[in-house]
Amino acid sequence: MAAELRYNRVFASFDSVPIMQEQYAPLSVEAAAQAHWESTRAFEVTEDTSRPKYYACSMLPYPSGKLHMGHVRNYTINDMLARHLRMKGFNVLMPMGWDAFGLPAENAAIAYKKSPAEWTYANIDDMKSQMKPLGLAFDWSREIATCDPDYYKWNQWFFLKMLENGTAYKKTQIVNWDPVDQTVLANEQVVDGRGWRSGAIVEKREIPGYYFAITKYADELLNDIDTLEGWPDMVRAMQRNWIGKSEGVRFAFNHDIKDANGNLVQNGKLYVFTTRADTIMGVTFCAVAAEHPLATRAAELKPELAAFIEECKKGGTTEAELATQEKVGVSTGLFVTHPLTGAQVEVWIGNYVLMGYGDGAVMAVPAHDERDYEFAIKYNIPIKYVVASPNAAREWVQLSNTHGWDQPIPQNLDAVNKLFIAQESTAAQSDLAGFATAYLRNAYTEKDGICINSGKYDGLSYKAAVDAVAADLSAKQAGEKKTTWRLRDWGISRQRYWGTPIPIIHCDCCGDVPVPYEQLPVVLPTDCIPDGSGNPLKHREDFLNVDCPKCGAPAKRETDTMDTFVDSSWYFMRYCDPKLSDAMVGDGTAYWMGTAGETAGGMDQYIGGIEHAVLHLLYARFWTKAMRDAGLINFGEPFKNLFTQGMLLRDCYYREDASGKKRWFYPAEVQVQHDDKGRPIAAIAVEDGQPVIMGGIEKMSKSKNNVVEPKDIIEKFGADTARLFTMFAGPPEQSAAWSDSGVEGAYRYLRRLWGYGFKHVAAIQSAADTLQGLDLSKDDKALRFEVHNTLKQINLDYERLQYNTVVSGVMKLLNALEGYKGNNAAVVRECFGILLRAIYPAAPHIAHTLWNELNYGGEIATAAWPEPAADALTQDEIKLMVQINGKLRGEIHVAADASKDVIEAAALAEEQVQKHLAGAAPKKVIIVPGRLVNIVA
RNA sequence: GCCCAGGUGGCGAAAUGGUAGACGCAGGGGACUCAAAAUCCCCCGCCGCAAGGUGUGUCGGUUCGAGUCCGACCCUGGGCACCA
Repeated sequence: MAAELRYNRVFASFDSVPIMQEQYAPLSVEAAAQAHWESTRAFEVTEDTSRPKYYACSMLPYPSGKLHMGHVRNYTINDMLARHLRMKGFNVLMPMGWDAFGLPAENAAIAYKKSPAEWTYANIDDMKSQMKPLGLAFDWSREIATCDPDYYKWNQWFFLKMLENGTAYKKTQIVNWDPVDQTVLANEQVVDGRGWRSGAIVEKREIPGYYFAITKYADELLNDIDTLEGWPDMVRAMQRNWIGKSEGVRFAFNHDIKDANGNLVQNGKLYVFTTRADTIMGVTFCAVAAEHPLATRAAELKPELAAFIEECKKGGTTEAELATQEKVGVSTGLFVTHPLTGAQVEVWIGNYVLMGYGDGAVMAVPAHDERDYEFAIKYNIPIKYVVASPNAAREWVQLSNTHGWDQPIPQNLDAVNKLFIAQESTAAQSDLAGFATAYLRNAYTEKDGICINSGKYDGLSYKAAVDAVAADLSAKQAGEKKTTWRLRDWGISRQRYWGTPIPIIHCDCCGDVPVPYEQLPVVLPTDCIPDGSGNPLKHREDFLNVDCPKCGAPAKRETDTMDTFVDSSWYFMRYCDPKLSDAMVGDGTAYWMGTAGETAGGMDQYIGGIEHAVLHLLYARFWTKAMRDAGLINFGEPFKNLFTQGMLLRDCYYREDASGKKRWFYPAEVQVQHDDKGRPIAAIAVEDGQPVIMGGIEKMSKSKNNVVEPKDIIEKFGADTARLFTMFAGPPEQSAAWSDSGVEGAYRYLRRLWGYGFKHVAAIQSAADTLQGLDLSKDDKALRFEVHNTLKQINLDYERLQYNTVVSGVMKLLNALEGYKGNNAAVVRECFGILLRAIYPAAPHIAHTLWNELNYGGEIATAAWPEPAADALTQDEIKLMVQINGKLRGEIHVAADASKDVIEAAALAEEQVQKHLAGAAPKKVIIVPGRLVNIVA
């Protein structure tokens, strides 16, 4: 609030301050520029088919009320992109909105006794007022808040559409239930098995809920990842892993194991899933999860197993401890029948088999699976090699020919031993031992081998063997090919108040009845104040009670609300049609995201954090495909290009007391001591001079007292400095460290820029706008070459979103201008004009103001983007580096159009070259045009 | 364990197979000032008095030439994970 007040004061008085004064006054400069943009509605855009469109959007923030320095960095990336492309002639949409539903508002309600609606809207106002002084070129006329009924109406509408076509459905789900607070908990609200608020032990409850059948789209979601060439490889890989397609064979081992009642356990079939059906002849045991019915039965028969089973269940299901956890197991003493060989196969209980995946049982082939191998070695279970690597096969043929072994490759070390004893020559024995060491002492898990020791499958490759085995199992009705997915359907019911109401009415006669479309939206009452005792909608009679749309009898509304990931799955389309009242999306979405013209459809550039690499981005992709299939849009992927920006970090310092509790110091409370090389070696607290621990560079967080408030930076240095620093701090896709002196450096640069403009105001204002007919001096040409050459690099860096080097580039431009020895005002005018436009996307306020004050004419916001001029880049004389054998030895200056012979002669005549060659004749001379000469001696 | 990034001065970093360290920060020296701040100028990878040598995680390779390409390895960060 204080920032806003101060801001308004400056804003109100800006026109009484002379703008072009000697001192750079960022606050008045920025307030005036922002007022100008606001009054001219400079950033509001419409669908304009006369220009190419570009849709650039940042992931919408949660309105916590606190604007972060990280936000500043993220949105500045977006802003630089948008402002640059506007000047390049694009019609650019850059919107902003609020991810306004969700749990934090309910927690705040409990803490402050305020309704989530009041809290949320106040936060939105607050955050927006903190964002405005940054001068981001958002089209605020398209702002949306997901808690607005005009928005979530369409969540409900599309939910009903999906219900109609079967993409949404209802089933029971298992949830975390807090018996004290009588409420459902999200996973992150469960701490060590207890409710975060009540501390009560959390129970698992089965309750009904709605699901989206994202798995119907699993194949398409997976395959289309290949088309997302504008996405980081890492994100694409994470999505592939998450979807987790696994093609294999599911089949059964028959058995006659009966339960306590004398019924066959699972009808006498132990089902397993395998991606390596080609190794089925190498099965030497089966392993089942501790929770598997066969394990349960075994424990009844052999009570001593129960302890082990309990031990397995206790072990964590995730986390690093499992990585080091040893594979352990016990034999059940039970046997099942191999479906192809008829052999009896022993069943073990293994801690590495998960009940939650597949059938909770695996066929174990130690020779070709790492985990099975480790397990078999530990428990002395037989190992049988049934796949030979190409190397093994080749080598075996070779050795067999040499030593006359008329045998297939041994299936294990026992077989090798037998053959070893039969050998007469020590050479043969040694070769045999070598072969065993190379190929039979590890699991061979590659799929590039051929089957051996496998009867009729011998000689088949992976794919052929899998097909053959699947066919045989199928013929015996024992199994078939199957594809399994890690991806599960998306459960969207939340037993929460602050979300989109699920538009369903429960009638005693008619069951679950969808709310008729014409009754949408089902409006969420905004005056509830959750108290932690469950969903307050359950007590809102005016919300609950409704007549059944089918039979008219009294009925009850569904009180569950939708997952907030629903809100964020399509908001970016709503920005395109923000005011549309009779449809979810329309012409705006078709224009900004559609497949008009040559493009494939989707937003042109999406910008956000890597933390959303999987869920949000996958849900949005799914939702887009569902909307396409409902005929609402004509594209199947929402985001053509994805940019994941890095976090902003800062040093942190702490001290630990005796109980291990950390006290975090603000960086301002700490003095860092450096060694004579400038390396930080220790830190002390200012208050007592005693040492504190340097906690390294961490994500800015309130708990670590290392947060920087944008408001403070803006008040002290202005938004342009904040923007410039966050861009300069490092590559935008990587995390960057906050540096107080770095910020001052950025501020220093802007002051110099301003000072240069002030010093040359008269000259530039009155200088000619063209260099035509002017006789340029050597200094003029040198400056122009430097400026246009740097501009070339800057333009490339803009294209690849490498904004940190864009800032380096504009710094170089000012260095060049300040070093200019000539006195040609027209050249200065040209070069400074390039600088202003090049820096405008990063520091728009100062660039806008100087552009106006120096009479460049028109709006810098819509000025043409500068391109390097060919005449400025042509030089009379060029410098070439001279190398001998790749080592730098000297340099020569030659005419720009010098022939190869001239260059070679000049290079060989160079003093240092003469010295190093010492009269020897060069073997070869390589000339890289415009770069260097390399003499091979 | 698997996947993906990354490893370059005191620090943040730059380098489109072609002058490694641009640009900035910190540091040192100087100018201006009564002084300070601000500003400006100069120096600044390492070893060496110098000539010169050496240097982009390690080892090899390709190339006239490698921070950049290839192979193996080490380390750091992130993600996924007993996924059969």
